[in-house]
Amino acid sequence: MALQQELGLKKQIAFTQHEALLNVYYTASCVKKKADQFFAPFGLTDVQFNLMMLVKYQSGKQGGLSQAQLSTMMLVNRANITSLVDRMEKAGLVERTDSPTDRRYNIVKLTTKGRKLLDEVEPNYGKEIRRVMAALKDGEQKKLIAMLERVRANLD
Amino acid sequence: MALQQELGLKKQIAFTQHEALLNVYYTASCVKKKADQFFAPFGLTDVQFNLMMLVKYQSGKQGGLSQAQLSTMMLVNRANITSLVDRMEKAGLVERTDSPTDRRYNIVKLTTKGRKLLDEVEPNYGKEIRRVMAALKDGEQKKLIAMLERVRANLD
DNA sequence: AGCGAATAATTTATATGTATACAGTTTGGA
DNA sequence: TCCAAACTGTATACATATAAATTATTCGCT
Repeated sequence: MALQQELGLKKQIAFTQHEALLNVYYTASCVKKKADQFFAPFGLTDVQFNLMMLVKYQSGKQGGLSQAQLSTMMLVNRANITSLVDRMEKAGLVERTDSPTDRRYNIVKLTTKGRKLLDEVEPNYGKEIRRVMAALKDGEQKKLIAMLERVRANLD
Repeated sequence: MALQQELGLKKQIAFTQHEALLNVYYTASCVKKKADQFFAPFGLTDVQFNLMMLVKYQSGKQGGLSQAQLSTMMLVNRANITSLVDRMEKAGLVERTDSPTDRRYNIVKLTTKGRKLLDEVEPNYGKEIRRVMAALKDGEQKKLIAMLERVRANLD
């Protein structure tokens, strides 16, 4: 449905450029809302799941990632990772380990509990992503990716 | 740039559906960051600007919008509008007015100060939107909108 | 070798999002 | 007429985002 109807706007959005940008913005907002509903039964948020996926698939030899690495990969302020990892550590999903070579940073790793939970959630997540994105043909998805990359490149 | 490079991921994103969805998500995040930087010199946030634009362009006969209407148009929980309007009222940008017909709701209106600030910011905003979205041809923008509408429709 | 710059994590203050519960007001149906 | 249901705004608890300042550590250059 068009944004105008979806948001109950009485007047049209003035120009196409704006409508396109708002569509990106509001689609992401809807996706986030959907994701939070999806993860809630597992006691997770989308951000926490994302962090666990990164630790599982992007870790180097050390078997984990530093908080700075995580903040880069999550496009999030470094300060924010502290409290995120705090909460997840309290929930027993991850643990902070001292780096053997550099005392400035921690290595964040999955606990057994975290790994188990992730193994449970991940297949369902994959299935749901495929279901939602079946709205677009494979070629369209690639086109979408390319267009969004061009928009991002033009931001600065 | 591809998401993988942009986020410094060591391994590829496993399937195209996921990459496409993440692109929507991260592009929105970049747009928000850019918007916040854009609005900061005016003492505004993107959300506050958005609220003022809605009050300016979507108001009915009463010359303002209720908080419930705003929450629908901003895809935001009703509870959240309370503190948003609190802050903006404190900053002198909007005011709450009693509805003459229904004592349950307020009418949120722009103050003279709010209107003046909006008139100053709005042209620059329009110019910046057009600059960023020049990354896409007009037909591409329409295609992007249509694709995102289909993804949203498939969310529930 | 030592000093200044860079880096990592944390703390604090603030803005914004969620869900839930509640109180006051209005409305619609028995 | 009157009561239950719906709606509006608010309060609370929490998760997550920003920016800026602080501390500890390491790195790079002279």
